[in-house]
Amino acid sequence: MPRKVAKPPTCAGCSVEATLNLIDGKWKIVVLYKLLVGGTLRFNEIRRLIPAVTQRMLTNQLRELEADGLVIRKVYPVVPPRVEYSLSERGRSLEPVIMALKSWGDMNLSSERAQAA
Amino acid sequence: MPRKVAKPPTCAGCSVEATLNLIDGKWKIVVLYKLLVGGTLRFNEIRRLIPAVTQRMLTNQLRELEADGLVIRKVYPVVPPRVEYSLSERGRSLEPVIMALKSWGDMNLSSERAQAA
DNA sequence: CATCACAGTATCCTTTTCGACACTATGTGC
DNA sequence: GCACATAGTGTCGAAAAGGATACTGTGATG
Repeated sequence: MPRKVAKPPTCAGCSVEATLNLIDGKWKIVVLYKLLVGGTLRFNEIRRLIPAVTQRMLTNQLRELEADGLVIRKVYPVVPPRVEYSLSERGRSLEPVIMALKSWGDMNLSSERAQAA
Repeated sequence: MPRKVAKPPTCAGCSVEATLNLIDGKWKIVVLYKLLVGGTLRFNEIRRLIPAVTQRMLTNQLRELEADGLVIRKVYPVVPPRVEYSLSERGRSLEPVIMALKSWGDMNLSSERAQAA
């Protein structure tokens, strides 16, 4: 939700919430995850890795991630434009979070229907 | 986002995304966090712990968490109604995720302005 | 000459989310 | 008799998120 810097924190669960806010938006963690395992990727590479995302959304999410200092955007001024995205230090520091998310999902979502449906 | 069971997964970063979907909605993790550290809580106790949440929202989030099998809702049929919420097994299994979120937040959000603003 | 890929913009429109506010029923305290 | 607390529900409406589609400019390719 926070477009820019965002929101006097609700300060209640606070750091938890604030962290979540950084990675909200339907595609952010997926993008971060892809960059985490895939290293440096070009715009269309990410697009192909996440077929369901639209260009507009991907652009959006990448811009927000960049603004939050989580990914680095490197533009090569060549003629078929070439733009590479990679995780920043800060982005890479999210690895435990992303991985915790992923392993929980791996363990719990296969049996999701059995438990929650 | 998923009200009920939700969404043929985008299956791209998949388990990561799906997990995130379970705890989206502005207040879910805060609630989970409060229940994690606070144990069993009554409706209005949670409300007081998270002053910014409205009743409607809190009710909503609790209902979704219950539907997802993450919290347990126990109603005592006494006359000033008494309803207690606590984490289920499944909910408690999210602890590493919530804690990863929290510790990242604690480490990174104090210096946020310095890095991202 | 027409088309493709690249990395986007721009515009429009629908859906979802969320907050504000009012309302419920009941037992207790004043 | 009145308000209060409990744990909600219901309705309304604004704002945000997100999807669909069309468009840009350039160089290489056919």
